[in-house]
Amino acid sequence: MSSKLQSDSPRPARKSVTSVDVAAAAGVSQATVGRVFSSPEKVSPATRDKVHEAAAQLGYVPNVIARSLKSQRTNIIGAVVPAFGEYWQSVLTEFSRQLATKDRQLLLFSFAEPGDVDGVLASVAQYRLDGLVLASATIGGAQLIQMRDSDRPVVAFNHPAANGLVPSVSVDNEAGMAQLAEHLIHAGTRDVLYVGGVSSASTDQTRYRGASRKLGDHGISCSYLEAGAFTYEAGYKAAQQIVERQPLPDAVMVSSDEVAFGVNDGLRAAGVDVPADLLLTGFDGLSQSAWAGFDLTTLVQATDVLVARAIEILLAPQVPAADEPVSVVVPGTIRYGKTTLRRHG
Amino acid sequence: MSSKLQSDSPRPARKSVTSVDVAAAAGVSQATVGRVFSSPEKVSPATRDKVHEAAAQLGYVPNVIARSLKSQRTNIIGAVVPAFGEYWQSVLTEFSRQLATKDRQLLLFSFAEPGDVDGVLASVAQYRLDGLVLASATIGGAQLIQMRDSDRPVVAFNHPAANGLVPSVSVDNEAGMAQLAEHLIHAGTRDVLYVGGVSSASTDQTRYRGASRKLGDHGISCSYLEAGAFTYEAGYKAAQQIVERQPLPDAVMVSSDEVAFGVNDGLRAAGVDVPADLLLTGFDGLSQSAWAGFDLTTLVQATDVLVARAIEILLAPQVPAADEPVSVVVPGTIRYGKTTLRRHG
DNA sequence: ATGGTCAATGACTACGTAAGCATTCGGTCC
DNA sequence: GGACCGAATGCTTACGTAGTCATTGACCAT
Repeated sequence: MSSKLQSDSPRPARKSVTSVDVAAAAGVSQATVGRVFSSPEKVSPATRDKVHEAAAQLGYVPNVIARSLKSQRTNIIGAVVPAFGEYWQSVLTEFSRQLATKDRQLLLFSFAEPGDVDGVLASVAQYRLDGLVLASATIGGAQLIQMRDSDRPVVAFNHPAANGLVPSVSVDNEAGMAQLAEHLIHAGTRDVLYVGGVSSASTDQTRYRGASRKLGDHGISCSYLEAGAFTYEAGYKAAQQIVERQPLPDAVMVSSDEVAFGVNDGLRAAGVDVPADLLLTGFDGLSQSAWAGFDLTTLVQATDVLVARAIEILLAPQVPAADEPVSVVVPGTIRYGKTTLRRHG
Repeated sequence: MSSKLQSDSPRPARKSVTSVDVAAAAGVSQATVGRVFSSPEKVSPATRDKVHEAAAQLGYVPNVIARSLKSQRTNIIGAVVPAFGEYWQSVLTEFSRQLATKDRQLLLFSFAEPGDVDGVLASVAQYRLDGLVLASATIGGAQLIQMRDSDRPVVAFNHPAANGLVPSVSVDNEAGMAQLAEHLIHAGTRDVLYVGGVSSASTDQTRYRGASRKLGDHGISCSYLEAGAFTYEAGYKAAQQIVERQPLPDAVMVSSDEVAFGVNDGLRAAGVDVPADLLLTGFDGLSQSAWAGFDLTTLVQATDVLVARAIEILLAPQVPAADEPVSVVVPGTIRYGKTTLRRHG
């Protein structure tokens, strides 16, 4: 109805404006345009303004891809993270937040099955990332070594088995669980059941060791029950196995908050009252553990600190291959909730 | 002690192996090496093997950066997402999972404050992404238009205000909340209070409209209370305002599950029993809503479907600027929990 | 005046790949 | 047997930027 020619009206010649175009428009060289955007102090104010004006006019945006190719840095950090789990989601969010303040972006590589890790790592290698976070207790030693040898900064996040192989950052899993055990001991516990997520995960093993050692020092036994996954549902089912045990343990220590939520609800559904019938502890300090419905006693990881340390390692001016990789261990702190509140004595 | 020369021992000449190196080693041209990795069917099997062998020998990995520069495609999808919120975390996870199956990666741009969005979008523009997901109800119209004009596929995720401006995918917020309202009406509710998160968010407005219209059709009023944020804590505090109201409403409809969790616990803490004293509904269908502790009646978004549709739009062969941008609306389904289980009635 | 110094800028090239075009060669068809 | 064809491969260039080096010119001290 309205127009018969639609050649030059709405399409602003989308041909990706380059620094060369801006240079031409501003009457300077491409090199100068480049300098304006990467090291402005080397350009005279007058020229700088000219270039900025021309750039704005043309809608120029520096091309990060080309920059990366030339400079060999991408400003992108990769993260290999399990696709599921409240804990990993919170860690991821924290990484993203902190990296954003440092003008870095986060490229996400998630995997659903431990078996997928190999494929993911292969795909990771193609990106020339400035650094890589390996956040999963199920990444194997061989894979870790392969990554370490990739000459790119790598950090293992909360993966105890990585200590000594790769720079790593983790909460003090063993001491943390020992702290919780001590708390239970003071509460008069004589009989503890430990509910693990996946027994092959190195975090699971380390945490169990922390509990069983401390308890053992006080002559308290601590048997192990595997939930099968680090999920609410697995915890819920584990609770059903727990109630079948006679007598009930005094206390149940769970290897992660998410599983503990399930155990909590499962016990309640089976008519077991927490904390009257037995005490319950978690681990991680998820924000949900503080919710009134749970109010779980748990070991709070200082996720912000852990993440900050991990980022430090990644962005550090690359130590010249110290013989022993850095291994940062951050202590956790107990949050006391009502699930270990012994009312009578 | 041991060595006086450390020139050529542990350092395997990390100089980033290129397709040229592989070509030399395999006795073919660089072009052939490139073909082996991008369109193998154009290379004879014999040559292919030779190249693969040489590549393995040298540890060659194609450089995605360079590939992107040349081909103008990055295989990376960007996602602009709020840094906080259970719902967004779950959406993010789903995107990452589905993109991984299509050999795409997810580059995360999170922002803590709505005011940060501008900065984030500027940074987004530098990356030549294959597509962009705008997942936040707080992104303004001007910003949306700016993104649409960037000639890159864009999709607004669950952002009702984006309809007509940008291709968008969302759950049927209005109808969904209306469904829940209808459920409450059948349960005999006569007096409803609606608890919103942030009244300026377009999802919040649309959902409230769904509730108030449907209720209004039945002559039921529905006042609005703003929690102030889409968080558990905000919901918990809102609950305290609710209990001050006399008389208590029959039912409380909350604009999101996470807020509803807070309302639920806040009410309980104040001695109000759900569902005996009042009914409670949420929205989103977070996995936690099904947890036994909450068992919340809510509208479950088919996140997997929503995400799949969004990805379809992004990866589609780019429609030639249809006059009206696509706008996919996916219906939700109610999950009936105990929070609307009227016992005496 | 003259040499020297320094700030500002320009010319040029490399980063590693993919795509277009050119070339080779074994085989086929009439 | 010669023209033709298609598969396989090589040559060349472009993608957009940043760093190296060279050039210019202004300014100052001798």
